[in-house]
Amino acid sequence: MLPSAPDRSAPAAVQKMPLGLVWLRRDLRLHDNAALHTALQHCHKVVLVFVFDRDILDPLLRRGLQADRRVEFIHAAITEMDAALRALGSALVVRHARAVDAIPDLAAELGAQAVFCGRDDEPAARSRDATVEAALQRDGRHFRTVKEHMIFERDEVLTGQGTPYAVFTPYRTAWQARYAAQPQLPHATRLQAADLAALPDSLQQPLPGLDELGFAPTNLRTLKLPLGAAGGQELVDAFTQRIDSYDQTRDFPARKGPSYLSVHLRFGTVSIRALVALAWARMQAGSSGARVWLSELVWRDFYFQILYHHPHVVQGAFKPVYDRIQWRNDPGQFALWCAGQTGYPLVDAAMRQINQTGYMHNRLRMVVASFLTKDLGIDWRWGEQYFADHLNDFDLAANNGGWQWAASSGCDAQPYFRIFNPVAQSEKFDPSGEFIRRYVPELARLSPQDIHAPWTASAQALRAAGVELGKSYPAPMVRHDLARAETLERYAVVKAASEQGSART
DNA sequence: TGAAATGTTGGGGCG
DNA sequence: ACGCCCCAACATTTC
Repeated sequence: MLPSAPDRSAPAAVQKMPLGLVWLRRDLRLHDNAALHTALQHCHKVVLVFVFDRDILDPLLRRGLQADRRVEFIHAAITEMDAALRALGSALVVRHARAVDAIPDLAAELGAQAVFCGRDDEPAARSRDATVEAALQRDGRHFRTVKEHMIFERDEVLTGQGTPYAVFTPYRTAWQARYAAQPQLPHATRLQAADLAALPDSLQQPLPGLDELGFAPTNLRTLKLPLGAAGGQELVDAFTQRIDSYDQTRDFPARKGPSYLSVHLRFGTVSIRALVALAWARMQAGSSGARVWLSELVWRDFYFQILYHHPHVVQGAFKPVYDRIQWRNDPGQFALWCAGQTGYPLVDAAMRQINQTGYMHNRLRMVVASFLTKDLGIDWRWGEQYFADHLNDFDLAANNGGWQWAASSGCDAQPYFRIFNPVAQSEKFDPSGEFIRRYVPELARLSPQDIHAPWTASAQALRAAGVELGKSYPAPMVRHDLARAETLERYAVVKAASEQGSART
């Protein structure tokens, strides 16, 4: 029997297994890697494997999405890890196959007694892992998942009644209390050559290229996004210089306020434990920027545990009454939103940012989500899917939570009558129009007064700026005041149902 | 992590 | 001087 938390340097009372397989998924780094750390506690030697899972990638290819920045990001990260392992005399084993087949097969081929990996609570991942576990157990091998990419998961933060939180603020209070008592510190494990099993020649293959995986190159490299764990550390170092002013700068998309670490958190090229430790220490020192940024990291855990406890949010509204809403769902309007051709400059700038870079500023995610659901009356799931396909940092739990928040259908969502005014948001958060000019160059010569709502500019100002509404830039596709009124009517079914509900009780 | 509608107040123009 | 009106400016309510 395995002790629950043996120290690697503790007296060797533990019977270690000869060989463990470490299956990397969304923890693409060698330092502070919980699965690797745990494997080394229980095994004399380890082998590390990454699978380009056909169950994930083939559907992308079938849908024509062969240029995917995330596949390229992953490829860069594992290339970096492979180089580090080769420097230690080994290599990363990489498979392009169905993970449910590849992992049990590889464990058998190597004769590994156990497979270790970071826990993933997305429904599809749980189902995949259950299949892998069953196959391994048939062969008499162990399968062990460990908490990896969260600080507190599942039932680790509960209310006094023992139920999961559904409101963020009390959740955060409880989360912080638990962290103060039990800080989840980085693992100090350093992988050494002696930890790595010798690989048979058949497994020392060079990494497959992107093209061999069926994917086309993207513009990822030209974006100068720092890649891999080294790139993640570079961003952490840079953000450490800005974190104290995060609360002052984060809402302005033209400014370098955010950490830009979301994609690195998605793929584990940075450690959440290290980031929280950084934020916590700075918060203790009185940094309001660090306090607000820590909140964002807590949101991440919050939505992970919402998905774990309420997996139905993947299909429908967290609050089922919101599934009664009759959406307009006009495909032509959806296409204009996707293309950044709505005629609302800030919305269009934001959509062009995601299309060109795979990133969108968080404030703008709220703006475009509000516009899609509450100005166009389009089902939030259409927007959720578009983000899933295009965001480098796409994460099911956070993306679903964010969209349901915007659509007002989620736990702790904004009330349904809270409707962003896309012009007011623009004037407030991009006052000079600097961000708009960056992504909507056809409006670049408009003044800060005119750029947020070009249709209100004088004919002379438009002519002077070289803007011809309806030609060089679209007229607004809907009138916000009318759309707002329609949305209040559309959401009235929710109000009626909840009033009926409260009347009954 | 709103915005619009409605209500209130107070200063200034003006007869 | 005074009352009246207008309307910012701010506060409150409503969606």
